[in-house]
Amino acid sequence: MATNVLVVDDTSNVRTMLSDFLSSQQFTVLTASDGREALDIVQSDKPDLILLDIMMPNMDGYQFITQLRRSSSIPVIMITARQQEMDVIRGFDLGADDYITKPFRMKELLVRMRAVLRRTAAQEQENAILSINGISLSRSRHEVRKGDALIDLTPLEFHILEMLMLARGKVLRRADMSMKLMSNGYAGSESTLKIHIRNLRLKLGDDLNLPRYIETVFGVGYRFLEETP
Amino acid sequence: MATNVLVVDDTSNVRTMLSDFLSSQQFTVLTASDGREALDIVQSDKPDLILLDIMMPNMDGYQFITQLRRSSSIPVIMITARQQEMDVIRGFDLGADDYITKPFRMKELLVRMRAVLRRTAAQEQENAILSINGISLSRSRHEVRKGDALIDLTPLEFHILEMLMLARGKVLRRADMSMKLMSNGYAGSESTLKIHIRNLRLKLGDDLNLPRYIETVFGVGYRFLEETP
DNA sequence: CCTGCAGTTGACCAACACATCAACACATGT
DNA sequence: ACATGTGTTGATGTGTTGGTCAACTGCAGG
Repeated sequence: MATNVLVVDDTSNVRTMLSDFLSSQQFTVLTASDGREALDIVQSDKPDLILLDIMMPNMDGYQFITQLRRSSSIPVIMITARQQEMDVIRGFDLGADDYITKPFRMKELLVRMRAVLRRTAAQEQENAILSINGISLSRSRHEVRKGDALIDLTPLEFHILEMLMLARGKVLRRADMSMKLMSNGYAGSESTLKIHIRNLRLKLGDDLNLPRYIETVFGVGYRFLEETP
Repeated sequence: MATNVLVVDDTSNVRTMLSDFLSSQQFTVLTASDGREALDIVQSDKPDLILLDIMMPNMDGYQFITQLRRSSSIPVIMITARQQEMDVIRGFDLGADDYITKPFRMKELLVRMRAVLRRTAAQEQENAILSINGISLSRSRHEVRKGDALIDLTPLEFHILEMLMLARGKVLRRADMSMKLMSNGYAGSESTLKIHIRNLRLKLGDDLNLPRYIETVFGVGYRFLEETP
């Protein structure tokens, strides 16, 4: 399947130029002229990569990245003018993956896009199927198994388990988990979290006093166990 | 402490130019004129970042990265001529972190160096494990081990031990520790501190008269020992 | 319309961590 | 030896945290 690229720039000249070139390179191109529009497109089309002009009216590039990163880890390459170069650091802080200065050679853009896509693809590959301690979670099939037996989870339960397993034995603080759930459209209050952890333990067949999967770390949060002692 | 940068290039002109510039930017600079020499320096000096010219006699940049990655994850920024640009992909495959094409602006080099250092620093932070004298404390896992054995600590005990280990052998005044605990929501009176220090010593299996871990500095406070005398 | 499920919430209880005190033992520096 | 700082101990009270439950909402399918 073709790679989807979202081009975000306020000048239509740049949009069409990039669009033409990238199309000729077998990319599927979407365009947006400001941050708000871009966020909508991200929601509906889930592009694989975003090319983002930092200087924009309405919502500028920094605000856009901040918003984007609340709910998505789609890679971003910033496009900047030369005098802004030092501001790029701020973009990196907010979660951009690379940058390129105008005017740039198309060859260089391509190389950087491929490098970024390679990096994130490698990451996704790594986490396509999380299998820890007898529990396996397939992200693409949205499916959880204990050994061979299929375990039926609600969307929220799945989401929480995914967070825990992605962390691979690291402790997740309750507050962080709440934040993440909220950014995904759930209420995410701590009492809600408690209930769903309980349901997960029930469905996974876990024992509170001697947990094999989800362990409580008092005063901190939860962790998915990697080893059974 | 200053950041160590290793510059690998076969032309002495480039080496001195980069060296001068980076020194002026508060980096400590090491140089090598070919891959073999560079590997030796990596061994002995463990630089924080490597600037690598791809075109070199003897051992070229690709071979160098391949060798390097067998034993180290030090970040690498490749330096290439424009015609080689497409080959950069190969460099990324072998484990390089970024690249820049000659001729480049010093500003851009700086930005990319900072970005790469930031990325790897973030990673290290994530897996930060304080390991001193047989005791290892993992912040992300919220876990303390003595050798392999897991040691169960309460949140406050964990916090105090973290403070001591972060200080790495420096003495912490009782008053300072109290302050810090208070700012973190604990009562933190000095008499309470004593109790928790005692509990820590118990759990770590420490001997008061011949402490291996937490030493009392009379009239001042406590220190975590780095070596056992 | 009813049913059932997902998500949410607040109340309740149990387990736990923390603070504090008192009384004494011990160690340290002058 | 003395004064003072530090460690040990147990008992006790308190506040916090986490688990459980039951009840409510909102929504989708039959």
